[in-house]
This record gives sequence, C-alpha cells and structure tokens, in this order.
Amino acid sequence: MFRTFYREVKKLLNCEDRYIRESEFADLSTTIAFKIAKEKKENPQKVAEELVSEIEFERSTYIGSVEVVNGYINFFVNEEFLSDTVERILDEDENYGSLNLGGEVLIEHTSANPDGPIHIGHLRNAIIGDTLARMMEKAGIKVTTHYYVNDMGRQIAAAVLGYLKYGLRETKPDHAVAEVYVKINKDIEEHPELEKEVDELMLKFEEGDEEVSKSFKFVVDKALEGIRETLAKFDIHHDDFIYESDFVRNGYVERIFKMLEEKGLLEKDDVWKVDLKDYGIEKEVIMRRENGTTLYITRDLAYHLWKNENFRRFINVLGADHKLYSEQLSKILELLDLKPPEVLFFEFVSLPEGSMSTRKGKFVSADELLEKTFEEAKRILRERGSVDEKIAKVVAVGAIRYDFVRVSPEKPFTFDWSKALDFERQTASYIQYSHARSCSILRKAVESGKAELEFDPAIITNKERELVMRLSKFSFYLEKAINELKPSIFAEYLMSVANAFNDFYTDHQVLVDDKKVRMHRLAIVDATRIVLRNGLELLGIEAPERM
RNA sequence: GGGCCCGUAGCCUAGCUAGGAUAAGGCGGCAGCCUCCUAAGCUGCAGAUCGCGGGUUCAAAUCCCGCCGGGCCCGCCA
Repeated sequence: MFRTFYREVKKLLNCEDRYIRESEFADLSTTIAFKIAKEKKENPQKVAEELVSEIEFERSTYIGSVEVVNGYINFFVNEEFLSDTVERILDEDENYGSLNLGGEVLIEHTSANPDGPIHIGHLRNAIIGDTLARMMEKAGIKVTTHYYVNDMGRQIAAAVLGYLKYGLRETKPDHAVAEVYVKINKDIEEHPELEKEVDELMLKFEEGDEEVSKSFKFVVDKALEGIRETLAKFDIHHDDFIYESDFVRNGYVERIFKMLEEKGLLEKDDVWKVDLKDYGIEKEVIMRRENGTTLYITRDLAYHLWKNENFRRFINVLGADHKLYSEQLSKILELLDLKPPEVLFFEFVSLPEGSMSTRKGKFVSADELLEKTFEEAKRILRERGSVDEKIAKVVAVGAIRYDFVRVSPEKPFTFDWSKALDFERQTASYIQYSHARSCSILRKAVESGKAELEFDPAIITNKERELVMRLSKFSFYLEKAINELKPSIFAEYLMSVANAFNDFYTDHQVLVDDKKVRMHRLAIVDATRIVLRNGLELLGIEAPERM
C-alpha cells in the first residue's frame, strides 16, 4: 500500500528516489526544493511553494494533503489510504505483503565444510541466507537454495584420515567427525610426515579409487547428517546439496580447463595457473597442483559454469574472508564470458577471546547455542509459572534467529553469552509477545460474541494512525531488503510494528462498549496480528498465539 | 607492507549507497504505571566531542583526503 502512495508522490514530483524520504514530520517528505534552489540560486522555501502550487495532488488516489515547511515538501495520506490498508490486510490475510517481482534465483548459503558441526559463524550465514530466500519467495521470485558441499578438499581428507585412524564415536555424527578432525590435526602438527597420507587420500579420491571414495562419502555424509539436523531445528532447509566432487566426475572441471585454454588464460610451469595481474589482482590463481589434483576454485568455477547454464540469477552468501577469493572467481568467470555471482558478504562472528577455528576445536556450535538458549527460555517461563516446552523452543529459536538477522551483515559480530541469553526487548520475543497479545484480544472478542471488524478512518487517533501507517509499509520494506540484499532492514521494520502496536495497546482499550470504536479497533488489532505473523514467518520465526 | 570491512552515550544497534528539519531505538542506571483486553508491556529522567584531524558546502554522522584503533584477506587451504 505504501508503495502505491510512494509511487504517486514520485510521479507527481517527477524526481529520483534519492529526494524522497520517510520523515517524522510527514508520511513522505522531499528535499528536491533544496536541489532546485541551489541550481537556480533561489530560496528553497520559495521554490518549494512554487512547486506545490503547480502540482495537482487532488487528482491522486491516496495523497490527502501537502505542506511546505522550511523548504521541505511534506505529503500526507488521505483517509481512503488508511481504510484501504486495513481492508486489504484483512482481505489478503496470509498473502498480505506479497509482491510479484517475478523471475527466479538460486541462493547458495551455509555451505560449511563437512568436517564438524556448524558453529555460530556458519549460523550467521545460514540465517541470513534462509531469511533472504524466504523474502524473495514472498516477493514472487522463484527461489532454489543450494548447500555446496566441499567433499574433496584437504580438510576433508584430513578428517577422513582421522576417521580411518581412530574411528567415530557414537554421538551426534557431526560432532563425532569434529573430534577426529581436531585430533588428526594435532597429530599432523606433531608428525608432519602424516601430510603425505593426506595427499595420497586426496589423489586417490580425485582418481576415483573405490575404497577411498567410500570413506570420503561416509565421513562427509556423517557430518552432513548432523548439520542437517541442526539446521532443521532452526527451520532452515535446502532444496539441494551439491557435491563439489560431482563436477570433477561429470566433466565440468574439464570443460573449465578447455575454456581457459581456448582463451589463452592457462599458464603451466610446475602447476597450472591463471595470472590476473592485468586486472589488478596480484595473486596468481592456481588451478591444478603438480600432482594433477584440482583446487577449490577449479571446482567452484565448474559449479558456476553449471549455475550459468541453469539460472539467470544466482546469489552466494559468503563470509568476508572470501572476498579476495570471490574477486578472483568473478574475474575468471568474466574472462570466460560467464556471469559472475551476486555476493552477499557478512563479516566474521568471533568470540571475545578471538576468532573461531573448527580445526583447533575452538568454536561455539549452533547446537550448544540453541541448547543454552532453550534452557534460559525454560527458566524464564518457569518464573512466569509456565512449563510449556514448545513455547520455550519457539522463543529460543526466535531469539537466535532475530539476533543474527537484525544486525547489518557488514558489521563484525562478537559473540557474547550474556547478550545472547538476554530476552529483554529488541528481540524476537518482543514481537512474538505483541502477536500473542493481539491474538488474546481477538480471542476475548470472539468469546464475548462481539468480534465484528469495521475500520473507520473518521475516528482514528494519532497512535492508531501511526500503527496503520507502519502496517502499510510491509512490502515497501520487503522490497528494500531484497534490493539491498539486507534482510536486517526488514527485521528492523517488524520490530517497529510491534513497537507501534504496544504504544497503541497501552493507550487504547479495544474491547469497549461503544460498538463503533470497538469494531474499528478490532479491525486494527486483527490487521496488526496478520502483519506480525506474516513478518515473523519471513524471518523464519514462529508466532505463538499464547505465551 | 598491500587490499577490503567496521568505529555513533557504560554496552548493543539504526541512520551513511542518494548531504538538509531537535542524531533514533534497545540494554544497563534512576523515578514511576497492573481492582481494566497478557507488565516478555508502557511513561519520565540521566547519559553522544557521531574514533581523531583537515577539506568541500548555505548545510556533513552522511561526500573527499590524511591519521588512529579493531577485524578479515594476501596458501599448490577452503
């Protein structure tokens, strides 16, 4: 709804988006007069007044009034806009907020190495990726999600060696793999000659040795089994798991080499490599080792060749440590006349004592985080005299997902247990609580047989108007979050809706005797309920009706 | 050494792409609000040289230059 209003204002002003802003003084505001005033060397206030006298805002559908203050031109919606907003929300219900952007996209996210459980750094990736996928889907884009499984790297070979030497303990499989992986790395450090055994495993796997392939597959699948279980607890699911070794077997890697050769990009001394110095990237890119084995980037190029053949748009969610790597990948793809991926980078999650390392066993696993958060949620519920484990679960998952998605991806994130376990405000539980509150009012209305809804703009109060305006902006923020590849933008918006609702709630009794007022407020409450529920759904967070 | 990112009250975060109206939330602190729809809520108070120094501009948290602090990257790792 707000998008429509926005477009009307934009069309009227005939100016770029940059000059149109939301404002605390108006529903929309523009600074265009300052710009014009500068060019004409005139007074902004005068320019603004002239501009307003020329535009015929009365002919628009939703612009109610226009005013000029200190050179700003302020636009306000009319009553019809408010009515249409509420009616449309009630009408469209679970579809409210959807867009029809169309097209399709492949989102690759998480893609943690199968050498142990996912830690809270991978979790940031998974949550950002999953939320973005949900948002694009809501926006009418057909989304496919991939987990790219690095099943043939050096790390995995080390884990396999660890498994062959020590066997796996009977515990959650990803944690069992991590144990032998940490142990073998320590062994390798103390006895460097073990590196040769790792090399041999890699070579044999690349050549397709049956026995070795079985071991790789066994370890990788064990780790993946545990990782999937963890992701499922956070309601994160991938459409496909793509194994990088497939690209060695199915000829895509060979095709990449052929393409590189045809373009004259491949150089050979001890190794096969690509020189990108002419393109401002100093580091040479090694494509094949002396012993013939391929590297991660070789297989990834093959994967992106496949992406090019199957999708017109593909997005990778990657940690900031992949920036240089990603630049190299994209540059080579361009040189091969292939489309590079769009990349959503997020900065590192670190612990107060430093960065995490699966290899050193220095990390907080997603499992541990969820477990502790769940315990804390149960403790709080007990304090309130409830023992509902399902609510505790939903609150715990919500708290974690919201915490991870609300921060801009480019912000470094230092993990802190006391903050992670703090459920006070600005968390999912605040939004969930607001939703439960709206449900409670509606439930009471139904119980007393007074549940008719009828919004009436004529009797709207300031706080009600404030709330309805927030409700109207669902798809506006959805689109913005997608365009900027920043789910955090929408997360913040949803918090503001809950905030506006609690403001309204505190000031207004809904279930009052005056029928007109009651029906009007019930309509607003129900519309809020729908917006909060749909919004939480986009964030992958459940919306309990009681808590 | 080179490259990229971050730096906003004691703490966490929004605003920065596209410069404009008193720098916005939350946590923590202090003072209040439940005979009334869920107090996981609400109100008020205190708390900010927007890392530092220059520059551009009528106007800078926002743009430019330099510096400082933190993180990441610069592997025949992924």
